[in-house]
Amino acid sequence: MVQSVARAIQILRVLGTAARGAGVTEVAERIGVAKPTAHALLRTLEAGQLVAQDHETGKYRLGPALLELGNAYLETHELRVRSVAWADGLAHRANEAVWVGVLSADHVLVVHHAFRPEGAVQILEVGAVIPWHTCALGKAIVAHLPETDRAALLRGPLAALTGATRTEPSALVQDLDGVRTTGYAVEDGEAAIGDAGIAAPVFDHTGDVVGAIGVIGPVERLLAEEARGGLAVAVRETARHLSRDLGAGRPATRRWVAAAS
Amino acid sequence: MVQSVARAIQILRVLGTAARGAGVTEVAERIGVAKPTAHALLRTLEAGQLVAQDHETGKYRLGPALLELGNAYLETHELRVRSVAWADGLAHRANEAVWVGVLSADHVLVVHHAFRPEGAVQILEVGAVIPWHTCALGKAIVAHLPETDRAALLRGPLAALTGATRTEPSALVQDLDGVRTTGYAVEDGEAAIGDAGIAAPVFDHTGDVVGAIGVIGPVERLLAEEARGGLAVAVRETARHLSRDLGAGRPATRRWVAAAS
DNA sequence: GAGACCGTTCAGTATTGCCGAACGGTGTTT
DNA sequence: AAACACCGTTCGGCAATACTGAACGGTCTC
Repeated sequence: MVQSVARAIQILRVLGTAARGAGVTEVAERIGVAKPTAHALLRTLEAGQLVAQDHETGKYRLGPALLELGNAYLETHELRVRSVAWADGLAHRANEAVWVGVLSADHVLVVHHAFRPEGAVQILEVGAVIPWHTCALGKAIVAHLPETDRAALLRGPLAALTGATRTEPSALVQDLDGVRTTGYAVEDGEAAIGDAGIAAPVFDHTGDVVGAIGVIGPVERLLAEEARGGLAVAVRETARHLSRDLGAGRPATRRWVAAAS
Repeated sequence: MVQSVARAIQILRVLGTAARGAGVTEVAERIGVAKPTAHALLRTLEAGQLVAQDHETGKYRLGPALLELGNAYLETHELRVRSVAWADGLAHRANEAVWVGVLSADHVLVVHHAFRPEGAVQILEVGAVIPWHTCALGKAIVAHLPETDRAALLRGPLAALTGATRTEPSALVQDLDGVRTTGYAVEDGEAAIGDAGIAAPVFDHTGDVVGAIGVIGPVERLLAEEARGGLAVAVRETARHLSRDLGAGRPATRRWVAAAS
């Protein structure tokens, strides 16, 4: 592990959470290094356009190259590229907004967002992050993770975002069991009051779960008795088609293993 | 300058251009270091989720954290945040798609995209990059840069994307002079055949240009004799309003200057 | 089945990045 | 009005740290 690079990444994280930017002194304190060290790191990041210095206050903010790289990530992301067509189809079939997400550490990252066809003004949620245990996408993914990974996530901090957020590991274990038996995950106001979601996992040709796709919208529309069943079927079918598109079902190739010493 | 961090950034750039990912050996060759060096850097970046290793081929790709950071950049970007409302207004007034862009090195980065109201399927271009000399946004910005910066950009390589791309510095100087006299920049099929753009610069409260806003669409609609004048006025007015929103016109505060030894 | 290639590990060396102290400047307080 | 506190930046030296060459266990190709 390269120490200075790890510190540089910490700096990016700090600047990402500091809305109005941060100065050298503040950055140095937050990551626990001397001021000149933080300065040198910031200057290097600035040369690469990963951070930008406000030429008026002297403070540092995130830089434009991150947006470029984030876009490059999306364009080279197999799941995201393949999901675009399927997400649109699902959005029309369900008449709801559709999200495609992947797991990043302990939260879900939205990599594609198809708008609800009839919707009015909607804001694009690509790039948004949600704690895994508060959304249907996260539960769909985690339910199909290898057991050790799943256990680690269940052990981690489970913050409560609303009164309905399930923060008890035992409750979440039940949810995840349900996902594996029904083939889809449900969220009912656990991330934001009034919002619901229905999602199903997506697999690649090694059989591992790589993400999830699902619909999101108001509780009243998504979880109404007469709508819920149909939506679940539509979501599950789309996820299966998308998985096949990624090669799932083909004979699994042997997984690549690092050479051991 | 921290060497290892600079190399890590180079790695990100390499992975961003390698569509199918790249292996350790390839990365090491491209940035000119020994294989174990590249490996250590990649592992560190992987720990921070800036890169991800394909667990089947062993190759490395960009990671999800870049999308998160790119999103954080957008949300903390003053120009982008303020432009959202103005861009929508302009899109409706002009009935065309609207882009907001900033200059990043020698190309323009699209930080906001308001869809054309009547348009059908349109793909979101946020995060896209365009050589500055091939788009209206770029010309609008560069025309108002300090002379030394402008000269440096005119000296740089000016690639031809279409037969109409202006690659002669003298021709671009003329364009830039025109931008300063008319208050707006025009592009006519210089980035992609059939696409045109009209853009105007946006300033902050120090009087420096921070970006540009403009309309883009087919040549036939944008540059028709009867439409062009009205669009130019609408774009210029929107840019001025947006600039005032950012504080332009207020008494310029003294610019922040680094302490010299 | 032999060869080439790839990702990874290990240990040593000297390069390189880290830190304490100091500087010039700005904004604030007394 | 003047002194203070704070900030971003620079400098020089020490030693921690990151880089390199060689080697290892795999997989894929011929």
